[in-house]
Amino acid sequence: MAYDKENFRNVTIKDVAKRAEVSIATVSRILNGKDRVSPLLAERVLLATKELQYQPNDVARALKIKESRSIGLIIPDIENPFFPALVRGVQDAAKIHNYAVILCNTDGKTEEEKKYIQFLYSKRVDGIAFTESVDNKKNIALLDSLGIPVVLLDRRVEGMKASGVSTDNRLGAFMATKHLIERGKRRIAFISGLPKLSSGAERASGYQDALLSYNIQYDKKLAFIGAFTYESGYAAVENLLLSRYQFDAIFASNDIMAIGAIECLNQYGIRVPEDVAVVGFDDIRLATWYKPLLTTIRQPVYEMGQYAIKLLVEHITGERSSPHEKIFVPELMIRQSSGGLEESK
Amino acid sequence: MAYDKENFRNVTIKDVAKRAEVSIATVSRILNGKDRVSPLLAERVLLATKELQYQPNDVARALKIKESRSIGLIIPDIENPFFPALVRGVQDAAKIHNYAVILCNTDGKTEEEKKYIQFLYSKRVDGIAFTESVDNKKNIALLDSLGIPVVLLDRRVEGMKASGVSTDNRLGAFMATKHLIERGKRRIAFISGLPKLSSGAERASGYQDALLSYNIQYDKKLAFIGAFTYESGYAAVENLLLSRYQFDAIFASNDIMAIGAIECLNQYGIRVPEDVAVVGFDDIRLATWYKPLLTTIRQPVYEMGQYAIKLLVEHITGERSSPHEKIFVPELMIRQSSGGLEESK
DNA sequence: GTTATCCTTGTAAACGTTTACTTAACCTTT
DNA sequence: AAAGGTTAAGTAAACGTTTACAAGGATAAC
Repeated sequence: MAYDKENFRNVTIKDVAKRAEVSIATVSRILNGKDRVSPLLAERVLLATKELQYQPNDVARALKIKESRSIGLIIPDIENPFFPALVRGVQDAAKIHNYAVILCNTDGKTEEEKKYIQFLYSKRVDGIAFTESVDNKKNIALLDSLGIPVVLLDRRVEGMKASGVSTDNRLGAFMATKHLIERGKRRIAFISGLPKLSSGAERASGYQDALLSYNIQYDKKLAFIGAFTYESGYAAVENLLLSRYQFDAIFASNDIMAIGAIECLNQYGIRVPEDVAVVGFDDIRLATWYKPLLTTIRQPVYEMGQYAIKLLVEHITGERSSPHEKIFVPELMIRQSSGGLEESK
Repeated sequence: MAYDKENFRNVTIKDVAKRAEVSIATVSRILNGKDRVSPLLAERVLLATKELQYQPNDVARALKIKESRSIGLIIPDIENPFFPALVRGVQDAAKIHNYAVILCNTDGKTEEEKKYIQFLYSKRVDGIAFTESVDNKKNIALLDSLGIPVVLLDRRVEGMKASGVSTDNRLGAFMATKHLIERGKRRIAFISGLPKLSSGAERASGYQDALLSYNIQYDKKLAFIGAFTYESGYAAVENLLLSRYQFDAIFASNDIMAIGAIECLNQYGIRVPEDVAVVGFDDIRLATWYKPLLTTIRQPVYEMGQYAIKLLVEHITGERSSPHEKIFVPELMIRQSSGGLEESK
């Protein structure tokens, strides 16, 4: 057998104690550096750990001190270009605090979320960072009932006891729409995200606010419900085109839908930005590689991930007791798809 | 305090035992379903677990049975577009077998790799899936010495005792180069990946093999050393252009470098594919969103991730004892950047 | 009706730590 | 020099499971 467990007898704190001729309590104390301990013994113990190549067993430790030093990260799908930066932010921050992060992809399915929550609870993670899907209440309640610290990513839930980090979606959508209006557009189509998600709903209202403040009538026929996917962006535009309803711009609730939209426009021989200006949301990396370069609203995704863990750790340690809502401010990235920086008409 | 541990007294197997009026051994047996047990007690116990909302403590279990049901996944960077699909494949496969996956980003730094290996060992993961960076020998040896089952992703290391999964890089590079040759190209520049990586080296030799088999002289001046990054692709082409050396095609060792290369060509007013044909490697999602659509060599990245875990689990369970090398076969995806499907000159 | 066999359940030890409590040695202080 | 105080080290219990072993009851065999 290639990996014969017998060959690799785990060296435990007992072995170290024996070799250094002290008690296991002393070894533990020296290794954790909490209590005072004589330098002489410390040296002997440290030597023994080197000689035996002792590596503490974190699972025993976790059992005893009821702290696994691991956190769960629940997201819909790492293959969605929005998430890698978020995950990286989470992981980098976790590393600093010495937490392991357990990654879970749910595809936005409530049932999967529930399974993973229970799974993570079995593993006794110290906290969970959660980018939730649609049907919020139930799983949030579950989390509450388990008493695990939670921070919500990119979502907001009414009356939730947990902390959250997000971007000001409403403001972002407002900025995007305003940008289009200022470039002379008046018939601005809107592709929403999942309206059940706070991010989706907020972006929709930002869009409407902007129209309102420029005295442009909100037109239902220009509003489409998307699902944050390429396909839904494409489909929305196709429907719009088929309806033969006039429009001169599109604001899509995320970049992938914006790209789907542009692809569809191109397919029908409509030029971006000459015929129709397009703005997205998120500023994923692809936005600067896609042609035309995508004008979009930047969310500081990496920082959001980092901040989420900062918050989570504060809750875990008890340093912070009451929930906190961190809202990042979005930034308009003007690029080609909205006509770039040149003057309008 | 928001998360008062006292309020959420963990219910243990003892509580269940008491409630069901049986011994803890019986509870354990019923829950694990190994030994025979009377239906009557089973029912009582199951009822008690429901009533108390008992969730087994996996860390205690892990300590006892020396099996944490978690695996480590070490990659350079989840933000590199190559990895999300791989990670997803790994995670989906792990889910099936009920393993938690702990994600680690090393940025390809040997030192970070080492730290994470030790970290994961402390957590007593049951196995590690490892996409290694440059300086292989040392960390591989470390893994060997720890006796943890390992499977190597997308890399091959001589004389390694671990299993590995990869794509036939040499064949892929051969196919890419051949494709360009068959489209009439003769002066094909090559941007390598990190030559210290097996994938880098193998692609280089595939390129050379193809030239050879078409009797085209290998020309050092057309070969550039890249680092699998956008910037290195861009820089390579810029150098090539500055050298004023003639070329009519580029084969880049991955898609991001190919895109960097095309961006640079565009910057200098050179059209792709009209003036220069470009082929990449990997077939990341971006390859079909980028303009021009990127001709590339597809690696079945998701499947590779899945297969790696399949292998890893087999090693963990002892089902498979000797290392196995799984090599996927690449596929040529003909798109616009090489001139598409139209006949060549 | 006694003995043997089987099967279900219980008792208790173990996994590798941390830590409350005890002990003993060494300082102070008077 | 005795009493008290401080400190470093050791002993043993505990964290929540699994499981070897023991025990007892029922069934089968004679």
